[in-house]
Amino acid sequence: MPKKPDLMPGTLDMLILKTLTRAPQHGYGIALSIRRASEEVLTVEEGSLYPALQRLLLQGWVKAEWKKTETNRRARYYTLTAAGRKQLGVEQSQFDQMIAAIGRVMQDA
Amino acid sequence: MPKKPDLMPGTLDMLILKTLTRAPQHGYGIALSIRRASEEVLTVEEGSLYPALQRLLLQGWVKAEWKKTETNRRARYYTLTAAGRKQLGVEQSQFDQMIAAIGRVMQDA
DNA sequence: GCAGATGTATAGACCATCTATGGATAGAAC
DNA sequence: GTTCTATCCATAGATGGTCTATACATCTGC
Repeated sequence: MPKKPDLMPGTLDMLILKTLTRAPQHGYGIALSIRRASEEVLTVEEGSLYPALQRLLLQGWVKAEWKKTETNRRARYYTLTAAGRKQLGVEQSQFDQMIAAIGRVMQDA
Repeated sequence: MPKKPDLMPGTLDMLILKTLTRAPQHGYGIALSIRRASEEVLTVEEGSLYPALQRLLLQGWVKAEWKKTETNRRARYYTLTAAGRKQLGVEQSQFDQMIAAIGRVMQDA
């Protein structure tokens, strides 16, 4: 029985930033988006998500704003900043490089 | 200046097991193999490598044996066990699944 | 004999993730 | 109108893998 893989360490920030390129979202919505986009493979727990959002706020890569949901509930909406967009590029290229390197190790007979 | 990516957390065990499929090796040699195979992108620090090898030993995925090097130095050679080979398959498929899932999140506009 | 590469190993710090909570509101069900 | 479920935010503590730093030993070349 294959253990549930939940998340790949070190990629959460990138996934959040990417998700926010589409539209500003609140935390819960971000978690849902990632889960759906990954076809239920990646599950972001709250205990991972909110600390991550705090980090991103501190770094200035996202900004937050309290608003009302369509269903009239209060929620904190996160928006990608210019710096965040730049950071996403950095993380994505590092990630790609890393994956390529791992692929090289894993492939050759 | 892109920060050095060193390693992707959670993949070290898989990389070690894969390296040992080619031939039994000692710790230092494993580190060199991974570095070379990845074209200097992945660097395995000793402080990561030896704890990882201890884990693999405990799990029974590798076994160790003291031998002499070609250059006549004492070294501890690690060999993949049958269980280790099986484990490698598991980790590799989980990894592939994870990467595919991340790719799905990262691609769509 | 000294430097540098080879080789093993551990202790402590660091940091991201997970588990486990706690609380609040809206809407639906009954 | 009370209960249940889904939505929504957030933190504390544990866990675990990786990194930094260090220690030690041998062999080769100069």
